[in-house]
Amino acid sequence: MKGINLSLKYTILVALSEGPKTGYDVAKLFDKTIGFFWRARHSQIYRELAKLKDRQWVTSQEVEQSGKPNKVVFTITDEGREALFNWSREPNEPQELKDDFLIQLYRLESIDLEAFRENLMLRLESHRDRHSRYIEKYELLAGKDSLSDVGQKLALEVGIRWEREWTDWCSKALEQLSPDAVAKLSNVVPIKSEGEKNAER
Amino acid sequence: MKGINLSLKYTILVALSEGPKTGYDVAKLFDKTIGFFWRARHSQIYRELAKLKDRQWVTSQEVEQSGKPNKVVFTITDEGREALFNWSREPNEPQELKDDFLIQLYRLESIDLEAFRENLMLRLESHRDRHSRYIEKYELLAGKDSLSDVGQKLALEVGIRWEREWTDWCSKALEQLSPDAVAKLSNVVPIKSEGEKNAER
DNA sequence: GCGTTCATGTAACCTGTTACATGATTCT
DNA sequence: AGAATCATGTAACAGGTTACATGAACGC
Repeated sequence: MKGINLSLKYTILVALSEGPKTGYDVAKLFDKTIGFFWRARHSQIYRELAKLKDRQWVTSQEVEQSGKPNKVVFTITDEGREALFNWSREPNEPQELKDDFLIQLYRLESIDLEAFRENLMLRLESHRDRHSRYIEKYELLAGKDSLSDVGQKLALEVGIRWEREWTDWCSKALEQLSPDAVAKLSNVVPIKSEGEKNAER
Repeated sequence: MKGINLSLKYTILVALSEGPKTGYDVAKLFDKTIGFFWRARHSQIYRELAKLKDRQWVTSQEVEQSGKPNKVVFTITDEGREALFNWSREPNEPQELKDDFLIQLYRLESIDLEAFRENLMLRLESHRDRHSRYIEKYELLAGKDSLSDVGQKLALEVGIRWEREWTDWCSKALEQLSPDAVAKLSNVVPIKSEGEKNAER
């Protein structure tokens, strides 16, 4: 709790603020709506739920079931709600734009340009797919306008914009880094392995 | 090395592929160009450089200096270059859109809406600032067109698009979540702390 | 018979942050 | 006199991934 935000902790609390859930339910939620923005494995979720319980932000009750394994249902406490509320009052920092592409672009001379182009094509497809999945989700909320419906639509819009921009960008990058385009660039001495001294220009 | 990509390891190798550097130099690079996309503290960089040395992807030489502490210069090896090249051949997954806003939007009923609006205003300013910083950097590269110049411009463009979209989105969210707009939404019973039963509308 | 869904957990490991620790030189 | 820059590291902790481990019910 030293650092300000970043938190699976609060993400789980948000999920529980909707209603009591098992670790398994939370994991499923992460595979759906929330998971568009944040994924977590069940191993992490169970560990985190245990910590939330230590802090008394949630309570748990074991529920016996027939024909299925017993389950442990977690419920947010008043302290938990308060913690969640306080968290939302803190200023939040935008995320870093961490992407392997951006690092590779820093020195295209040192990487496999042909593979880079192939990866661009793969990513173009994947961003297109994600774009349509966001749009579909968005359309399911059409006409619904409770406060959290409006919120969820706004969240999905971030995803839609993000995927749209990546899609456009991938196309543009593919053009600019096509073999033809690259051949026309001004050449610079590539730093190769030792023993090669090539003075160019 | 089990998981496919994600890596400070390779980011440092990219930095060293440009030329030999000390840990301090790498840290400075992270505070400038590369740092637009990925930050790392010196503590992490030194630890990672030690690991790279263990793997023999880099070598180090201590350089004595007068008037300054001695420094340790790291140089990428042929194995290191090969590892970097192989990394660039692997398919890369897009990053998650992890942002506190997106989690809070999932259940606006459970958070402090007034604080949320204030945070939106802060973020609007910060995205505007970042946007202009990316543009400035971009303009510094005008006219330069070696392969990595083109690459760096493409990378900056991702940043420019990202910040532009966030800026637009924050303005839009501020409108949609203004007190007036929220008052017009269909009301849903907010889940409050126990003991409060408020039938509203 | 095989895969999926339900259901919960542990252990080892890697990544990333904060704080601690030191110390000389140069600029204001 | 005090701050910034150069320079390198360690330790503790938090966050996240992968793999291991178990086991019943249900549909194909």
